[in-house]
Amino acid sequence: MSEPRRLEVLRAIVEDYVHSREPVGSKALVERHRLGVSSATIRNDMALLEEEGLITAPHTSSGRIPTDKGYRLFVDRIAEVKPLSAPEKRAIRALLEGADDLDDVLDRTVRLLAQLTNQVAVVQYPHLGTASVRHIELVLLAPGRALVVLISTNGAVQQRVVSVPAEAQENDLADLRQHFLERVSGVRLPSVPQELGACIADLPPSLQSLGQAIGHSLEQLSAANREDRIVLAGTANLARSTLDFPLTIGPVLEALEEQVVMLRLLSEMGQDALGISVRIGRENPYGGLAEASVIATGYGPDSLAKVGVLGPTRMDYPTTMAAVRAVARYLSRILDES
Amino acid sequence: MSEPRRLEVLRAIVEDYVHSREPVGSKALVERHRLGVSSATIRNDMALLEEEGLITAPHTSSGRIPTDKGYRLFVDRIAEVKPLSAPEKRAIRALLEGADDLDDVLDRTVRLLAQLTNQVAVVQYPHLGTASVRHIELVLLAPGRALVVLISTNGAVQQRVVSVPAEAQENDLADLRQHFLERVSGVRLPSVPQELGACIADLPPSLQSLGQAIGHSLEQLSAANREDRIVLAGTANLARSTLDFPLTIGPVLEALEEQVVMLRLLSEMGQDALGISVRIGRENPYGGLAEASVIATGYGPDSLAKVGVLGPTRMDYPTTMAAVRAVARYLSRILDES
DNA sequence: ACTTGGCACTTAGGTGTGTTGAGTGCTAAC
DNA sequence: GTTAGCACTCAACACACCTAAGTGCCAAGT
Repeated sequence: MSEPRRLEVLRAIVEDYVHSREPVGSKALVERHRLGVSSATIRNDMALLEEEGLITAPHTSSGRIPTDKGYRLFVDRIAEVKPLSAPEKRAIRALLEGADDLDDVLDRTVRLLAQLTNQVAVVQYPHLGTASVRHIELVLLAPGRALVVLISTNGAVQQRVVSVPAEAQENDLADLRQHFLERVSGVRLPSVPQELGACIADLPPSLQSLGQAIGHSLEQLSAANREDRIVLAGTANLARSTLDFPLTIGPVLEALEEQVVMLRLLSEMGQDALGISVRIGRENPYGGLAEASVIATGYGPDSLAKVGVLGPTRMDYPTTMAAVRAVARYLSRILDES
Repeated sequence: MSEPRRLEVLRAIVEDYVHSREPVGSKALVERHRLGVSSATIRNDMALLEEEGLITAPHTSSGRIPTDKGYRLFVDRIAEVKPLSAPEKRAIRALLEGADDLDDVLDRTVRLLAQLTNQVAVVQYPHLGTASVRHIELVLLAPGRALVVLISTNGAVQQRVVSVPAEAQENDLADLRQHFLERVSGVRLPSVPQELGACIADLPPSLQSLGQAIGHSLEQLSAANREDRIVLAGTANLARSTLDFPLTIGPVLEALEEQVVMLRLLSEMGQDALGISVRIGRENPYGGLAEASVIATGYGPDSLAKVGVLGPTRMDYPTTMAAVRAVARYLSRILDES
């Protein structure tokens, strides 16, 4: 029972099943793949593979389909990531380079990835944790209402409208801005709250209550994890993928919509050697995704934020992984440039 | 063949069918509703209703189901919008009042509406067309790279990073800001480009090229229709609704994802007397929504932006319409306050 | 001029019975 | 360790049959 051939058989089963969506039998296998042996031999190998829990038969005497464990072995030891075709690469570049905004870049990225893989694509907003304060702007919108804007080094702009004492004037805000700016300019976002604490105490009494209000919202803005947001595309692909399994589409949609679930999922996904991380079927912590696989990888500085796709366990791992990796690379590059 | 009773029969059919999801027959009708007549009489009425195209039989000798036209008559002439229960109203208020950001308000709104109706909820960003310029901010991020921020009276903040001549200094930007601000402060957003045109010509030669770059991006920002975006929630409800019709979920998801389609749909929906507008089944211009209904209404100043829900034609129109109306009202109120 | 009971007719859907075909497991020979 | 052969299993399909729900229509009743 030669070990390499057994792996070869597993590969063949995975590939055929992904392609045909139907359990694959020994005879069909020897016909489609040039394994140099007869169907009986394959049957023996398949029995072994089944014993190891790598494949399973939906019912006695039908073809076999890979188990989660089988897919796992496939992606870990057998599959090779297929590079994308040149036209595909060109398309990615062209599309992403046309974007202007950070929002726009991310939006284009997910759409692209969804179309490329025919699956649901997900991208997480880049982390701000490593960014620092570039600028603060305070604007009096109306008596008692001010706009606080925080601009960070990575180009992200966050704003919030805040209630202030009615007697606050434009020049009070200007003073305050100057005061705060001297203290926190260049400070890493996570450290902003501590810096501000001392800073507010230094204020003259007349500015105390105004400073409290503004300072509080600045703290919120610097903590407001914009990275706690994800963008989706290609949910319609789910309908096609799960035509035969209409039962499971509901929970999957729920998971996708509950950003918390997706965020936890993405953040829990470590990175393997290649930088691409795969969760297959029940490896997913969330029950609704028991029949789904997630392929994700980091991007941007430190590869902290994630980009990836979600699809049925029965998916074309090699090309999907290639697409995710390629898109993540281009995305990182675009973000570096700006 | 008394006319009022026929309408009563139609109402009963619609209500039963929405409730049971199964074709409803004459006998079941007289049992569940206290119409004072026998099933044979109902059968005669049903034959009439069918002749008028208001109901139809899936196959010979089965119960009847309403047609699009039947639903249309139902919502136009029969149904009465049910007011929400007091606890529901309280929940809406509580949830919406906790929001801080415009984004946050809209996000909470769709989620709320989706949960309330058990359908897919949609909200369009409020129009900026009627807003005017409150403030302009220019920040030099790095040599050759500046951030342009445009703040409008309704509290919306838009920003963009733009390339500028490398020799531009902070104080150049400050001058420019002052110059532009004097000219366009208080100007309606759609008029900004014209004002800027003249304004740039006035600049001293040294600021010309910088002014061009900044002015151009300001024009873009003022034209960037943020209202061309929609927010979704509750797509998972689609899966439940269409359990029996798994065929049609794909096109619906596609439509939802193609913001262009949804935007056209929403903008084409006029307002009837009550301010709530309903599109039933094939009344929808987009083919993928042939078995879906959309209920929408305007909100905010001038009721230009839309909020609504999308579900199967077989939906509970009275309560859904009530929910949409209530949410739109609270939403308008919240936006007024800020 | 409606309404109603009665009756013949239609049909989706459930159930029972073969039949077929793909596929397996096992054994004995190579 | 491989292969041919063979008995066995079981989903899927087809066919026949029956039932329940529902209709359309007619003739009689109010």
